[in-house]
Amino acid sequence: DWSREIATCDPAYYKHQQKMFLDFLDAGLVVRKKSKVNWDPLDFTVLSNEQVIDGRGWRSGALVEQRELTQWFFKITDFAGDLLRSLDDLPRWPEKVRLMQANWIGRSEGLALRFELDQAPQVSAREVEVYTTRQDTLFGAKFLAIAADHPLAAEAARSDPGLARFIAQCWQGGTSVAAIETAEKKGYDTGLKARHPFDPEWRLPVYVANFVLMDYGTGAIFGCPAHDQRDLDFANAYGLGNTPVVCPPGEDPATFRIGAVAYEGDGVLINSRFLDGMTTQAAKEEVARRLEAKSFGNRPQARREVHYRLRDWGISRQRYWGCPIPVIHCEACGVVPVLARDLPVELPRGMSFDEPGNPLDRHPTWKHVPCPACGGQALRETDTMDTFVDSSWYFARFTDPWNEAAPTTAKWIEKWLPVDQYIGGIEHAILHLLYARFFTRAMQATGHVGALTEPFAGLFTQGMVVHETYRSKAGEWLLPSEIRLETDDSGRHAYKLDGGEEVTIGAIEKMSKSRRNTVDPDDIISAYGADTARWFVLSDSPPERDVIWTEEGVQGTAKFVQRLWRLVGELARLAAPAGTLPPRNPSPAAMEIRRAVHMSLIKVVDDIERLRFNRAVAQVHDLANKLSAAIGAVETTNTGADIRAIFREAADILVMMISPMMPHLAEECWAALDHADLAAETSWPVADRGLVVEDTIALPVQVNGRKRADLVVARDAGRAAIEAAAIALEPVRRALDGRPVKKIIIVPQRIVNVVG
RNA sequence: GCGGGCGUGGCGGAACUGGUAGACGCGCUGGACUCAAAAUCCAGUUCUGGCGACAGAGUGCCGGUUCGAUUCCGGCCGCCCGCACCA
Repeated sequence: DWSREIATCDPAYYKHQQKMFLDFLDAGLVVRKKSKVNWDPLDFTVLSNEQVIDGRGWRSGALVEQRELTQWFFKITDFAGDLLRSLDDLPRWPEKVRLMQANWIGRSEGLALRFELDQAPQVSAREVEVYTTRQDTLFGAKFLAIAADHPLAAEAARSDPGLARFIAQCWQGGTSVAAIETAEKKGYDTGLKARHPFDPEWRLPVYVANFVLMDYGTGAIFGCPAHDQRDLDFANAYGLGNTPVVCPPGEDPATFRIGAVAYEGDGVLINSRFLDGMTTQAAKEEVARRLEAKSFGNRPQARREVHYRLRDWGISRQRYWGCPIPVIHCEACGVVPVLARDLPVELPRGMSFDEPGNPLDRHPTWKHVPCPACGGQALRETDTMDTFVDSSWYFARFTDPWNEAAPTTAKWIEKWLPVDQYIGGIEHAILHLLYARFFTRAMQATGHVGALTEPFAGLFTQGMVVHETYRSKAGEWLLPSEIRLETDDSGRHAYKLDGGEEVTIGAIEKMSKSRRNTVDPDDIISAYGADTARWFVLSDSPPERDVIWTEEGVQGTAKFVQRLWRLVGELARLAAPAGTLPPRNPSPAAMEIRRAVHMSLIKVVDDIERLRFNRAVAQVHDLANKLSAAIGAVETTNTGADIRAIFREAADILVMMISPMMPHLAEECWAALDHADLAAETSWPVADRGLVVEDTIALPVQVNGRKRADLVVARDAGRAAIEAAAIALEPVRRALDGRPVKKIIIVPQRIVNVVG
């Protein structure tokens, strides 16, 4: 894995990465801010979301604490709009990945709207700002809700112990699986009242609610129960009622009611004073226009805003393995960048990892350094960078890895990038691929990559090798090497090698240590060789799909490898010497072989170029079958010299075709064919397209869309001739069963359909 | 819940832009070779009926468009993936 490789082995790489970080810092693309993290109080470490959610001992939540930590962030949100728009410029990326990124960036257009608060002794705030995309439903509003960690909630909680308890509850439950799954809407009435922007007499209660997120929008919403399911659940729980203000098409406004299900679609406005009769779109526009024009506290009461779901990229890690963040904290000067001549900041050696917490922070001397600005006592930053940073620009570094002076060289970036064809797993669809796209833009902004914005022009997401699982009666997982497979009338069965107990064959899953469904690559290579393993993986499934590793399948491939080797041996025996050119005027039999060879070559090239390796493999199988048959025919009829020349060409092309996928076998075969050089050094054979055009073609003939016969005609046969020949065919006459022919459809070179 | 994808023999999978459904492989069946087995080679292998020529059905289900649909359209059913209280 690239990030691991780079992270652990190359301080030279880190020197440039640190330079890049400082350039980003200069350009305002790095911020340091407080963020809430999941903290393990026993280990003094930050837990990733997966560790909290997917339950590797942390599911209970008891060991998880929420903490506020000052962390470093890359301002990926600065590029949110561009990262989204530019997805359209990536036609050679899978639609799926582009969609996933678009959803992840999550653009929404709405209104930031300020509600005036009635004066209340417990809070100083005079207003609450909410964010909404449904300003058209403003007359259906029943309440305001703010996040538990909204500043207003904190202020109100000071004089309200009940609220303080509720907020604490929200904090606790926030990350546990149960809270997310049950998703019960809970709230606490602060007692505060907000004024409706279009009616100063209309008061709305202000709740603190567990379903409002501080880090989206403004951390506050107005609730319209009739047209938002969450708001409706909440309103129903607290008896706040609902007023429908959007009437769906086909509904009668007089009788339209909302029960347990909110109507979230478009329609015509009702119960909404000056908006009545407008469409959803028009009403949104009208409300935005009016509130932009309306002044509240010397500012417009609302402004249109585009929001993104994408958050800034938190790169701080409290771990040893990673690129140190090259800054120094000085009490007098603040955050000071490490001087260029002091780069790279290297990790200290001789660490011990047996104590909890951040090893760099614990190190006795490493972090104590003089301030580069004032020379006073200062502290090194002890956070290291997320290893995704390493993988976000390695492709740029790879274009000139020997440049000591700078991370990149413009000339080489221009020559090599963007990457023509990037290949990786779908698991990188969002994080790695989005980070790399951001990084390229940030590198562009800091002058490291010229005009380059997109790192990868083509993307292909390949599948994984998966394997079925085996489990004994006692429930223990067994390695594939610990079992024996048998097939009988009742299907496939697995037995434990040790003792013979029958074991259950379970689901086919991604290979993992916990399921023990792994196959050791060394075992594969020693049993079958790398070429066999590679050929099997390529042959069995299209590359974007998972391939199921089976012993039977690999054995089948191993047989084919042997067969190919024997076939090449026989061809070598029958073939003319290396370098012999194909004959000018071969016999029809020889010509047929030659045509098959060139046809295969055309197909294999096409398949490889389109990454359809399983089809390329099938083509090679097909050609091997044809050549075997041809050898058989020659042995019996003992045909002459032109065949020998044809076999020479056929053998050479066959071996070249397998060489990308089985390079070792290909070289052995190449040598067996008396070549002095290497197949790898030989230029790829060029197919003669003229050869594959035949004088006669076989046209399938259908009657009423069902195939009844084949018609062999001259390639350039005329319409009338084909028609006459088609209806003269015995099977066609039989299928017509005496009915007259109404029409004959002829698709040239393709098919004939007789309608009767 | 929202978004996306996929359903083809016993299995993995082919079928280019609507034109021969099941290429190729695995497995299985039969045969040859062998004292025997393995390996190898040959033949067969969607289903149903028939000794057979052949006939009928068939790409998750129902319907539509078309001379012709695995492919396009509408509605169901099932599976998989991503996101998930995003206002």
